[in-house]
Amino acid sequence: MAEANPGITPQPMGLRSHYIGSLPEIPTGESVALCGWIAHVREHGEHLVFVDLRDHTGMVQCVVAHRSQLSVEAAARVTGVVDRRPPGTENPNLPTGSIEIRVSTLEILGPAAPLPLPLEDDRDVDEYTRLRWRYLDLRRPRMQRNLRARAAVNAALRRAMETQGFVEVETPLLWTPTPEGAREFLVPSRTQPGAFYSLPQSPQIAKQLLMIAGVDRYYQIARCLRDEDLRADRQFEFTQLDLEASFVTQHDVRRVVSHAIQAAVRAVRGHEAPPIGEITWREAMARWGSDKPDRRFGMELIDLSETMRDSGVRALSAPYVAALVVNEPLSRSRLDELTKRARSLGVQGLAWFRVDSTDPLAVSSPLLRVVPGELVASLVATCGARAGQTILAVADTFVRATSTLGQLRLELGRHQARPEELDIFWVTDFPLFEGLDEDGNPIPAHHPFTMPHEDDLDLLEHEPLRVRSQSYDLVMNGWELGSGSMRVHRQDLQARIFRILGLTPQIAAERFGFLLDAFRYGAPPHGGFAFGIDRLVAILLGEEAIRETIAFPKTSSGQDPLTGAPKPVDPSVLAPLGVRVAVLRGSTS
RNA sequence: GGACCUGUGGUGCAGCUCGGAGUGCACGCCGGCCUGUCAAGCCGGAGGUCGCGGGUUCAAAUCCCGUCAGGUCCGCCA
Repeated sequence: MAEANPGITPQPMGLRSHYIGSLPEIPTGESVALCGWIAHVREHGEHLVFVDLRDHTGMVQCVVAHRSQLSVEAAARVTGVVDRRPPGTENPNLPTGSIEIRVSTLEILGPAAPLPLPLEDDRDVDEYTRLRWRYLDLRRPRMQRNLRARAAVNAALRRAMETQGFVEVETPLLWTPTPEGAREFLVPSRTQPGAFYSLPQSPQIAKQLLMIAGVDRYYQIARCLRDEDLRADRQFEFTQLDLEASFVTQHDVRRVVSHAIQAAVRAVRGHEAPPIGEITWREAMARWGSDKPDRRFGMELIDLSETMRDSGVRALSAPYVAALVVNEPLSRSRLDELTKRARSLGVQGLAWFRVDSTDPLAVSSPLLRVVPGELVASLVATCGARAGQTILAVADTFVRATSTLGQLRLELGRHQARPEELDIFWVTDFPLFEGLDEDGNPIPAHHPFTMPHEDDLDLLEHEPLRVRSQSYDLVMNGWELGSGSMRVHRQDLQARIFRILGLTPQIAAERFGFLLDAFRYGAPPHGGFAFGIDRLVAILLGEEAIRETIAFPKTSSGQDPLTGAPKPVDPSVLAPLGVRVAVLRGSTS
C-alpha cells in the first residue's frame, strides 16, 4: 500500500541524535544515540544479543555483547557506533539491513509488562482488544503510518484552502438544537437548568451566517457529531473539510474542492489524482443502482422497461424494470438466497433467467411458463447475456428497482475492484426531495437550505418530487465522500420551502427564525461543500473502516473499551443541570 | 428496531454437523542451552469460569432458549 509521508524525518532532539530511518545515510563509525521501543530480542548466549530497536521511522539491529534483562516493547535508549554488518549477514528486507549498531549502552527508560496483544502488523486481533489497549495498537507501524498520513492530509488540505484564499473560522460546538436531520447529542445547560445545547451535526447554518457576515470564503476542519448507528464508514464524531463561498457558482465550488482532493491524494499517494469525472444522479442510478456507485468494476445495470412494456407478465410489470447480468451460472439455492436478500431490500421479488447454452437458446427460469419464448430471447439479447451467465431482474419504481439491483451488484461484484485504483467523480442534479413522509410532506434529499434548480422552481408546490436541486456529491471508490449545494439565500424562498416541508411559519420561526432574519439583511448568493476526512484518508490508505484512521474510535455500539465511556454519573452531578435519570436500562424508546 | 457471522489459556485458531476426561496447533510468557541471528533455533514448563445465565441429557465447549460483547449489513445517517 502507499507509503505515507515518504522521506520526512524530523530533526532529532532531546535524548536522541538520530531517527532510525536516517541511519543508512550516515557514515559508518559515527556515534549515535537512538530512542524507541524494543521490537525483538534474539539471544545467542551470554555474549551476543541482537536487539531490534524501532521508532516510527524504522527499525535497526543493535548488537549487545552482554546479556541483560530486556522485555519486548520496553522504551529504550541505545548509544553506540554505526557499523557495517559482517559480509553475509546483511538483511535485504530491512532498509537498515546493511548496518547495525555496536552498542555501548542500552538504557531501559520504560520497562514493559508482557503485552495483551501482538503488535505485528499482519496479525488479526479482535476489535475490542485493540480498542481496549489502543495506545499499544497505535504503536503498530501500520497505525503509525495511518495517523501520520492523516496529519499529512490535514496539512495539505489547509495549504490548498489557504492558497485559494479561504479563511479558517471556528464555529461553536455548543450549538442550538435543529430537529431536522440527524439525531443530535444534547448537552444540558447548568446556567439555564432544563435547557439544552446540541452538538452540531455539521456547521451548516453557522457557515451560511458567516457568508452573510461577509467572510466571502470560509473553511474549517470541523468535527461533526451525529447520534446515529455506527458503521464501518460512520462514527458518532467525524471530521469534515467544510467550506463555503459567496458570489460563486457550483462550478467554482467544485473546482475548489477538486484542488483540495488532488492535494490530499498527492500528500498520501505521492502521485497525481486521476481526472475527476461527472455524472448525473439519474445516470448513476440507472447504470449502477446507487447514488455513490463503485465504478471500479463493470456489471452495469440494464434498462428492460421497453422490452417488458405491454408484455402482460405480472412479475415484470412496473414503471421500471432493471436487470443485472452475473457472469456465472448461479445455483438454485444461491438464487433463492438472492431473492430473499432482494425482498429484505424492499422489493416484491427477484426474477432470474439462467442462460445454459446459446445454440439452441436454452434458458432456465421459473418464469418460462408465463414469458413467451420470443420475449425471453429479446430479453437475453437486450442484456447481451451469454451462455453460463445469469440475468437478475427487478420490476418496481425506478429508485427501488435500480437500488436493489445496485446492492446485489455490490455484493456479487465488489471483489473484482482493484483496491489501489482511485475512481473519483461528481454526482449532480439530485432530486430536491427524496419522497414523502407519512403526512405527505416532501423529505429533503440533502437539507432544507438547498437551492432548487432554477428551471424547476415552478414545480415546487405541485410536483415537488420532480424538482431537481443545485446539489452535488463527491464519490470516491463507492463511498460518499461529501456533498454540497448552492443555498437558498432569499427569505421568501426559504420560507416557501419550509412551508412545502410542512413546517408552519410559527415552527419555522421558532427553529430557524434567526436564519430567516439574517436573510433580510443583504444575504449574498452562496454555496459550499463538506467532505469526510476520515473516509478520504481510509480510501487513500486502502483501509476498509474509518476506525483505522481515528486515534480513539468507538465500537459499533458506541462504547470506548479503553475508558469505559459512556458511564453513568452520580445524581449529585446531574441535579445542578436540571436533569434526572428516569430509565437506567432496558429501554431506549 | 431487524438480519447474518463470531466469542475456546495473554494472542490467533482448530475442536461444535455426529454430546462421552479441557483434546490439539501456532504465537507470546517463564526456565535452561546457544557468539551472526533477524518473526532466530533447540529442550523443558506454567497458563482455561470453552463470554454469561437457564434448559435438555446419565453426561454439554458441542444440542435448545435467553442474554452480553465484537464485526458486517438493512432501517437510520437533513
